[in-house]
Amino acid sequence: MTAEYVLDDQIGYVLRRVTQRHLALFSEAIPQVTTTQFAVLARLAEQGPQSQNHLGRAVAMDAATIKGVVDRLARESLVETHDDPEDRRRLTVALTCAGRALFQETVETALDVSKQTLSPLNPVETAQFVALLARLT
Amino acid sequence: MTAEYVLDDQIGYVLRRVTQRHLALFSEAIPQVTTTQFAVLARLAEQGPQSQNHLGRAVAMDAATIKGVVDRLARESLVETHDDPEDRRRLTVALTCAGRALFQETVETALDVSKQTLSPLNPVETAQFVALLARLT
DNA sequence: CCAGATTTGTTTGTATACATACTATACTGG
DNA sequence: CCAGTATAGTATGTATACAAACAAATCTGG
Repeated sequence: MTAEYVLDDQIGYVLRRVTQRHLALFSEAIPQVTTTQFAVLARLAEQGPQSQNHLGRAVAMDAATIKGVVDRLARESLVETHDDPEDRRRLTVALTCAGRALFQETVETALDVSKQTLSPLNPVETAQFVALLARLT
Repeated sequence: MTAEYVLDDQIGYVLRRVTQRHLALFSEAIPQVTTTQFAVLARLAEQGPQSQNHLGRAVAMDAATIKGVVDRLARESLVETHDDPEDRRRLTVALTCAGRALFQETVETALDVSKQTLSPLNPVETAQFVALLARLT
C-alpha cells in the first residue's frame, strides 16, 4: 500500500511557493537589489568589512555564489573590494557610501516586506511561525 | 530612529536557509532528480498528461522554467512530449514508464525527506507549522 | 624548516527562476 | 468573416545556487 503523496502538502513545495511570494513582494518594493544582495548589504552594515568567503558563510552562500553576488554589487558600486595585506589570498569586501546609503534608505521598506509576507497571520500566529521556522534551519 | 534590522530574524533569509537544508536532504536521499523535477513527476502521476504550460501552472513554474525542467526530464526519458492534434500550439507532457517507475520507487523516500526536514519539531509543532506555512502561499 | 593539509578565491558546468520579446495558433466580438 | 486579443511555446538575458576542479597562499606537525 503506497502512502498518499499530495504535492500541495509537501513542505518543500510549500516553502518554494512562499519564497516565490516573498521574492515578488520584495522586488516590487525594492527593485534596486535582490533579496540575496540585500542580505549581503545588511551583513556588511552589521558586521563591517570582511573577506569574501567569510561574508559568504555569514549569509549562507557558497564561495561561487557569494563571488557572483559581490561582483554584481561591486558593478553597481554598492560594495568595493581590496586586497588584504596580511593574507594575500583574501579579498576584503566593504560597503561603499552608496551601498550604506541604499541600505539605510530601504531598510524600513525591507522590514515592511517581511510584515507583508507574514500578513495572512495574526500577531500570535506570526510569533509562533517565526519561532518554529527558525528551528528548521 | 532606525528600526533594528537583524538579518537572522528576517523570514526571507530564514526561509532561504530552511529551503537549503531541505534541498540538501532531498538530493542526498534522491540523487536521481531535483525537488523541482520530482514535483513535476508527482503532478503528472497525480493528474495525468497535460500541456507544458498547464503543467507549469500546476507546479508554480513560469513558461520558461517549466520548459527547462521538461527538457531535462525528457532527456532522461522520464517524461515524453507529443503534439496535441486539437491545438497545434500545445505540447502534451506525459510520464514515461521509467518516469512512473522512478516516482513510485522514490515516493516513500520523498515523504521521509519531508519528515526529516520537519524532524526538529514535535508532532504538534509540525502540524501547527505546516498549517501556518500553507497560509503564506 | 618543510611536506602535507587547509583555506581563499576563481572557473566551469548544471539547474532553477523570472522578465521580456517573439512566433504561431486559437478565440471572440462585431 | 476578420481584426483584435489571448494563449502556447520558444529564445535570450540576468541572477541565484551548488558541485567539482584548480592555483595560490597559508598553516601545521614532525
